[in-house]
Amino acid sequence: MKHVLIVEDEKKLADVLIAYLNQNQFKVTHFESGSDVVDWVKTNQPNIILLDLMLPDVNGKDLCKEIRQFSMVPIIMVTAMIDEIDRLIGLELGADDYVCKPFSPKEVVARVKAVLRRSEGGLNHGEVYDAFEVNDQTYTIKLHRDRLDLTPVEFRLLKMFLQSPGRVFNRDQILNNIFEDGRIVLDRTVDTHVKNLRHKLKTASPEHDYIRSVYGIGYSFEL
Amino acid sequence: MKHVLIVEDEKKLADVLIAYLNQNQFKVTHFESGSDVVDWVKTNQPNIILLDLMLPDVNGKDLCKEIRQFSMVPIIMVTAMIDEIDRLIGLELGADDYVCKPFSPKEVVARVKAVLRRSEGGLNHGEVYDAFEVNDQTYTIKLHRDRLDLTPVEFRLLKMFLQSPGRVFNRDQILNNIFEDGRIVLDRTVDTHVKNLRHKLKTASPEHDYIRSVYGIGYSFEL
DNA sequence: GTCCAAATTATAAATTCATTATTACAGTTT
DNA sequence: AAACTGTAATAATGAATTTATAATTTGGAC
Repeated sequence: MKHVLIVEDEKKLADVLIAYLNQNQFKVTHFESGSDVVDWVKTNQPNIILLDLMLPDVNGKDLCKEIRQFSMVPIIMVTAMIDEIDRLIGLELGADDYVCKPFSPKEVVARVKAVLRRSEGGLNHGEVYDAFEVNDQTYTIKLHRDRLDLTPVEFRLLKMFLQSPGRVFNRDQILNNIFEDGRIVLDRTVDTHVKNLRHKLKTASPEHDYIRSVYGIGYSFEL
Repeated sequence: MKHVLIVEDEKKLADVLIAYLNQNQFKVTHFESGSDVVDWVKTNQPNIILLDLMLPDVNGKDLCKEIRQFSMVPIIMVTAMIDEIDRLIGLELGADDYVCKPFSPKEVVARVKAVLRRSEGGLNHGEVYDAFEVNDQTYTIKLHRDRLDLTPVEFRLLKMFLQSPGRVFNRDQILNNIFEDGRIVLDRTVDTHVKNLRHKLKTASPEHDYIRSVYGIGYSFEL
């Protein structure tokens, strides 16, 4: 569960935010002033900080800078009606985003999620289907974390299967899916590629029989 | 020199931005529609993208998502007077910031700089990737503290690989990355440079096989 | 149900085709 | 001159397809 630290002196505002964040499965800690924040962050390491620029005791910008001295934790600035320059300075300080008051709590929650997603670098280079993981960037497919060593044709074949598990493809459909250009090859070619793919799948996962032959029609992939 | 891609159909607006960015030492490429953007980004890898949400042909949001499938390149959404929901969706899509029209070019330049600083400030302090250390000042790369004696082409090639370990580049992409100018050379040239680089890497670290040939596609670098 | 023939699929080996590695050399640049 | 880059030619490797043969499935006849 992600942990959000809110540093905000307006109690009402903070309470609304806390309610919304809690409803979105965030754990929230709230400070009404900035004095103890640095120490707390050092020991508790929240996943993200919502930081009000206008605090009673310390200056929000300085606090942001100070936190940046020792942590890359994402920080979203919360601030009342600032002019353009201030916005930019906020970002120059090393903040990751900002929201202006008045804001809707929904907006803030969305920003928090967006910044978290960004900072986690959770980049989806492909898709996950059950135990399979297709990565177009690296041209690899993993089965249970092990990389299958596939040829280009096998890669495209398996990817096609994974995208439509359970569907029965006839050989023409398979060939059309695998070759962008409309080259013509024999049906037996499909059999051979299926055989080779089966072999590689079996060595990676001996107990499982993924590719089903459908007599008179073609093949289907059963996850 | 940082390379900015602008995807914007209002030509006047784009021209102003281009002028400002050029004045700030940015290299700029401009697309007036979204249709060819994805392919271009794949081969040219800009440092940041300014993306208009309202394009004549494709939907800006979809384009953003599509780019996020294969690249972490920072994206700033540019958009006319959107309501709150649209903003949020923009960020949920994986965009890094947004600006609303009408905007001042100065603001945009500042945002670009801020986002670039942010996205670079992340993990790789300076330019250390695993056992490799890239120094742009001296045009050298160290492996395990030993300086590799690389030619300019080899330097850019290795740097490109290091910036996207695991990613499979085809030969066009490699050539576009290595030569800023659009000169055209043969695919076989890539093979030769890869061979030479492999040799130098091997003499520096005999046990390790860094560059993987991906049959039918190209090469990738495995740290 | 069992048996058989026809149709279909599986497999392995052989062949063709495509891609990559390597070498040598020529044109440039420094 | 020495180093770098690009090209061309050739060798080596790897993949795709075809071919040939064996194994399996199916449906009908008994």
